[in-house]
Amino acid sequence: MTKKARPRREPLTAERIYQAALDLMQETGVEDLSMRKLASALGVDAMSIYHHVENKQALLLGVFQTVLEEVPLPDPPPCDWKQALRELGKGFYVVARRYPNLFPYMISSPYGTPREREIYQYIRSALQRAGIHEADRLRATSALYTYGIGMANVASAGLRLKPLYGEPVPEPDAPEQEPSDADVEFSINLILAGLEDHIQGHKR
Amino acid sequence: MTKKARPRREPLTAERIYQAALDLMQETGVEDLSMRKLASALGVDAMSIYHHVENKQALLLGVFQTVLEEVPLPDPPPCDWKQALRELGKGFYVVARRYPNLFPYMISSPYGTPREREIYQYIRSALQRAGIHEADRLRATSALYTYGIGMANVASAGLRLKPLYGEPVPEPDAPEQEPSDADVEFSINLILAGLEDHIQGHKR
DNA sequence: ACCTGAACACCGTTCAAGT
DNA sequence: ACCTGAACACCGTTCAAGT
Repeated sequence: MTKKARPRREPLTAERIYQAALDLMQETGVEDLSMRKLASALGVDAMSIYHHVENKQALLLGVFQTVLEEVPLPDPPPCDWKQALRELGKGFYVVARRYPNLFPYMISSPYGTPREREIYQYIRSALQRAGIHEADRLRATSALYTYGIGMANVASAGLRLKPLYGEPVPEPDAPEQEPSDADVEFSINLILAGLEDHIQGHKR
Repeated sequence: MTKKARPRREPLTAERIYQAALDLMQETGVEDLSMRKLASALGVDAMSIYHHVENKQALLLGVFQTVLEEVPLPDPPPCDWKQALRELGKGFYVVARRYPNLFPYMISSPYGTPREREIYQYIRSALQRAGIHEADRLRATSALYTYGIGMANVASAGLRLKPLYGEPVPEPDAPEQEPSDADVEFSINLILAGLEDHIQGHKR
C-alpha cells in the first residue's frame, strides 16, 4: 500500500458520464433520466456532473453521438453505391434496434451531432457516385436521410404501430414477432429501386 | 341582463384545453409547456385541467390527435393508388410544416393516436388496390408509413440538417430557403417509383 | 482542479376542501 | 359537478464553499 495512492475511485470523465446515462436510459427510458439519478448511479454528487458536461441538453447530445458512432461507415465505401447505401441502412437499423428507447428522442432533438453530419455526407457522396446530377443530389440525400430517420424510429417500436394510450405496451420479448432482416431489406430496396428508376429516367 | 345569466366565462372542455396547449407550444416549443402555464393561459387554476384530461401524457395525445385530424384522408379515395398516396403524403407534409415544433415530439411519443391508425389503414387499402400481394403488403405499408414519419420530421426542420449544439438555430423566416412543393414531390415520387418497380417485378 | 451542499425557481400530481 | 389551494415529491441549475 503506497501513500501516494490511486484515488478512491475512477475520476469522472465525459465518457463515463455518457455511458452511465446510456445504461440508465436503456433500463428506465429517457423520460426518467435525471441529473440527480445519474449522479447517484455514478456514486457522485449531482453537481459534479456539471464539471464535465455543460447541461442536460449537452449530456443527451453526447449520448446520441456515442450511439451514432456505432453505426459503421465503410471506408473505403464499396464502389457499388447501392451496396454502400444498403449497408449503411442496415447498420443504422441494427443500432436503432440496439437502443430502442433512445432513438425516438434523438430524432426529436432540436440539435444534431457531428456524427449525423458524417452520415449525411456519406449518403451524399454515394449518390454522387451513383451519377445523380447536382440539382437533384441534395433532394435525394435529404430523402434518403429522411427515410433512415423514419425507419430508425419505426424500428424502435419493432416495426409495429405504437399502442394507443391505455393499451398495454407490447412486451419486447416476443422473438417470433421480431422484424427480420428480410423486412428491413424490403424497405431499403424499395427506395433504392426508386432511385435507380430516377437515374434511368434521366439517362433515357 | 337576466339573473339566471351565463357563467362568468366559457366552461373548460378538453377541446379548449387542447387548443390552448397547441397555441402555447407553437409559441414556445413543446419542452416549455407545463400544466401550470397552460392553466394560467386559460385563466384557471392548474388543477382544474385534471377534471377534463387524465394527465400530461393524455393531454399531449389529445393535441396530437387534434393536429393529425387536419391531415385530409380523401373519401372516396382516388382510384389511382399512386395519386391517393401522393395526396396523402402532401397533406401530411403540409400539416407537419404547419406545426414544426410539434411533430418531432409526436413521433417520439411511446403512444399512438386513433388518427394514426386511420392513416395507416388508408395506406394499407391503397396498396391493396395497387395489387401488392398479401405477403408484402404489411411490409410495404410499414415502409410507406415510416417514410411519412421521417419526412414529417425532416420537414419540421425545413428539410435542412439540424444545427449542432452551439450553432445558431436558423431563423424560420427565410422564405427563399423554404422547401418547395417540387422538393416534396421529388421525395414522394422516389418511393412510389420504388413501389411501382416492385409490382412490375412481381408481374413479370 | 475537482467536488460538494444548500438554495432557487420551477415541475406533475394527490387530496381535502370549497361553491 | 366543477373548481381551488395547499402540500408532496420531485426537477435543472447557480453559487459559494470546501479539499
